[in-house]
Amino acid sequence: MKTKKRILTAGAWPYANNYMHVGHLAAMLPGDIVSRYHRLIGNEVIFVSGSDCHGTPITERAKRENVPPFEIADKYHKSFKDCFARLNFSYDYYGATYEGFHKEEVRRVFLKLYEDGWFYEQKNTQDYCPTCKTFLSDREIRGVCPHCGQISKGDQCDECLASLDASQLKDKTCAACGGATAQRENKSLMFKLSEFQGQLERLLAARQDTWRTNALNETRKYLEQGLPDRAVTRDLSWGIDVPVKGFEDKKIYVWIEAVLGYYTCCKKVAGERGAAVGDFLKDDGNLSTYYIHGKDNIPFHTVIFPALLLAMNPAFQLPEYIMSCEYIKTNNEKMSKSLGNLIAVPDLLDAFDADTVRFYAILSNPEKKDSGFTTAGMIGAHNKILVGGLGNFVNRNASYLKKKFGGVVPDGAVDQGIADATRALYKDAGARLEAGYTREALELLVDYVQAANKYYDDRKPWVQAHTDPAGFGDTTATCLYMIANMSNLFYPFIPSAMERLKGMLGLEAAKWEEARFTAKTLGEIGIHFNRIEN
RNA sequence: CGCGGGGUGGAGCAAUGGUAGCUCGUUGGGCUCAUAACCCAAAGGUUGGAGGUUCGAGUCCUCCCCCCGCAACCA
Repeated sequence: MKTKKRILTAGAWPYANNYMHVGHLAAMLPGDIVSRYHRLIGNEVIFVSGSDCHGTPITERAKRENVPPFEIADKYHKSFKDCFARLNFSYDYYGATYEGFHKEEVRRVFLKLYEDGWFYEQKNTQDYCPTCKTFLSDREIRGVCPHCGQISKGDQCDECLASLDASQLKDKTCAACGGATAQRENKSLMFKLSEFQGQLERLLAARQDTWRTNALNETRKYLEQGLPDRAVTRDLSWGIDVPVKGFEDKKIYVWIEAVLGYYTCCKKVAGERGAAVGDFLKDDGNLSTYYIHGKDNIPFHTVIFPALLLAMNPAFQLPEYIMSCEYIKTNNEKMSKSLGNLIAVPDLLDAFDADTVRFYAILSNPEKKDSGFTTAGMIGAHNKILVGGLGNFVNRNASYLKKKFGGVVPDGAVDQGIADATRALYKDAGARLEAGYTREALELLVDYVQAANKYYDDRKPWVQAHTDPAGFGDTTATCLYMIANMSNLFYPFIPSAMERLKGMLGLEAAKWEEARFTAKTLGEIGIHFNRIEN
């Protein structure tokens, strides 16, 4: 008997200052597929994510729109939540960093790390605006670019694109009020990241088979440079207050806080199930952890977060699977609002069925390299595979039985070769899913559907029905068997369509193991996927 | 020489150094159970360029050319 494993699927936290687009979707949807798969094979899953609601960009947008930052964060958080619900994400909890339990728990962890000596105070001089009475980050400063002489932001020059930091600018002014800046002494808390160099190098070595190539390379680069200590406090107005004496006016660096959301939400869900988070997350050989995000998030998940976990509790499992995707491109360009090629998920869901979107988002997922996502491509995949492949296979079988035999299923035996191939498919696709490669798994399933249609054509049941009743029975049994198994295999990818199919055919609840078709008669069979005309 | 990802039939992609394949599109055929759905076949490539290593290079080495990301709204 197989032992039940514990699974944490940790989806990236989208930043709540704009609507969700297909890039977010590409990065996060594989987390839902993996979670659903693990539930089907009987594991205990905690699947969490949430909205990243603090930080400068939200504050800036709030200022521009003349509303409190909370309003911005809350608006987009609600939009995210709505998208995930419409997309059928099976989160055990989807939170927001502004929620009380998260803030409280983060402060508790932060204070504990401080008391354990992982943070130290550092004094420095920083740009300060006397008018706005605040310290300024690089991007809040304007000044003369040393390369081209134009007025530039502090982080990168708009004119000559040189990468800068604010100390290189001359005649610095505050971006908000235009007044001259002053140098003032400031202090921050630094995290002793450098002390984890050795442990993180060992982690990297141990994860050669389970982290994506881009994560391995990116992490190696950081480790080869040598890890510096990192500031964990910021001079912002919108965020979680630093719980350390003398730092009450500062906020916790958003990346520290957001990444701890995996922990706070896991603790919340575990708690609701009557379990301790420490027991759930301990690396006892019975836990697997998956982290799902885009490649720009890699160092936060392979360096910062593991270091925090080590500082919190050395018994915790460090990230086991890093599912860091590449980017979605449109016409070989990065998607962006300004280029007008960004596809917003709410718009997509207004126009298309959630399963269609899910199916195409996985089939075109930038799993190993950049890929494209177009509505034309999505319509093509829907019509070709869901309508012409899967839906058609169900429909051609069912409608023939209904029309000629009143829906009565003839006696017959399932083809042995196909049964073997089906069992092998559960194994192979399961192995791909377990390793975090959802696109590869789905491609195997698509092949199965194509083979099923080919089998039907080769056997010609519409001829067999007249010339070879026994052969017709076998063909029908084999096809219905394949349909029953498709309804299991596709379940993690397109759950609502497969629920519908199971309902129509009286099939039992999805499991990740060979199913048999047992009904003696077919009920009313409707159309599963409608062709999208364009 | 900043870092990284790429350049393969019309489009999108695949190929541990060993006969360049797949999907879509195109053309022709088959079938008529099925939502102009399904099945088969053909056409279409000197694998960005130039050298080199090798019995053998899309794959390894050197040089060159081109596209994209690393900044913003972002995975």
